Amino acid sequence: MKLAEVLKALNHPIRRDIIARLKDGPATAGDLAEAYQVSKPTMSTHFTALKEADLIRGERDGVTILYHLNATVAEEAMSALMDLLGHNDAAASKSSATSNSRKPEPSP
Amino acid sequence: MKLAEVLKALNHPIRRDIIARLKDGPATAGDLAEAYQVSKPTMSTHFTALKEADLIRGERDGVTILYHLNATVAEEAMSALMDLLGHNDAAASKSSATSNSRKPEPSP
DNA sequence: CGACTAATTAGAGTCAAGGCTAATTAAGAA
DNA sequence: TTCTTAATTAGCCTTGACTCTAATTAGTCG
Repeated sequence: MKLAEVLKALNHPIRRDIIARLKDGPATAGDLAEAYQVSKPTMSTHFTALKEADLIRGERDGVTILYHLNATVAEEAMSALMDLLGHNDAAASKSSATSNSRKPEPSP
Repeated sequence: MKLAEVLKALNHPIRRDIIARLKDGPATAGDLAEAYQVSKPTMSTHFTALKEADLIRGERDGVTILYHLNATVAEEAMSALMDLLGHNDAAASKSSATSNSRKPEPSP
C-alpha cells in the first residue's frame, strides 16, 4: 500500500464518493458513471486512479465490469493515516514499529 | 474541518513530513525549511497549504514563527477518513450519525 | 534611523490532473 | 458475421499545483 497513491486517489470528490458507495457493496462501472455529471471516459480515468491505488478492483461480469472496494488496502490506508495524523496515545506505536517514523521523503 | 482541504494538504510528501515532525513538538519555519531541499518561498507555500487546512497554526515568537500541529483538526480528519475508508463494524456508525453518509459531492 | 534576519508575496515557467469528443476494443445477441 | 452495448484509449485543451528567483514586508538590534 502506497500512502501517496491512496491520498492522490482520495483527492477528488467523485473518487471519494465512489469509495463511499462501494462500501455499501459492489457496483458496475455504468451504474457509477450515471451517478455523476461527467462523461464516461472521465469516469473511466477516475476508476483508473482508484485502481492504481489498489483501493478498488474490477471484475468483468459478461459485458459489464463490477467494481468492489479493496477492504485490505482501505484498512492499511487508515492505519497509515492514523499513524500520520496523531494516534500518539501510548500503545499507538504498534504500527510505528514497522513504519518509518520520521524519515524525510524525497521531494518529487 | 473540510476533508477536501485536509486531503489536498496531505497530498505532498513534504507536507506530510511536516505534519509528522510537528507531532513531536512545535518547530520554527526556518528549522523546517532547512530540513528539505527546496527554497524558503516554496516552503512558505507548503505552510500556507497546511494552514488553509487548519492542520497547523503559526505564532510569532519575536522574529521567528513557531508552527505547531492543530490536534483538534487532525483528530477530526482521522474520524472523517475512518468514516470514508471503512469503519463499518456495527457501532462504527457513531460518527456517521452526524456525517453525510452517501451524498454525492458536487464535482468542481 | 539603518542594517540585518526571517518570512512572505509577486511573477513566471513547467508539468500533471481533469475534462471533453471521437475513435477503439471487448463481449454478447441477432 | 454484423450489430449493439459497455468501457477504455487517444488526442487535445484548460486549469491548477509546484517550483524558482527577485522583490517586499515585519521585527530586532546596534
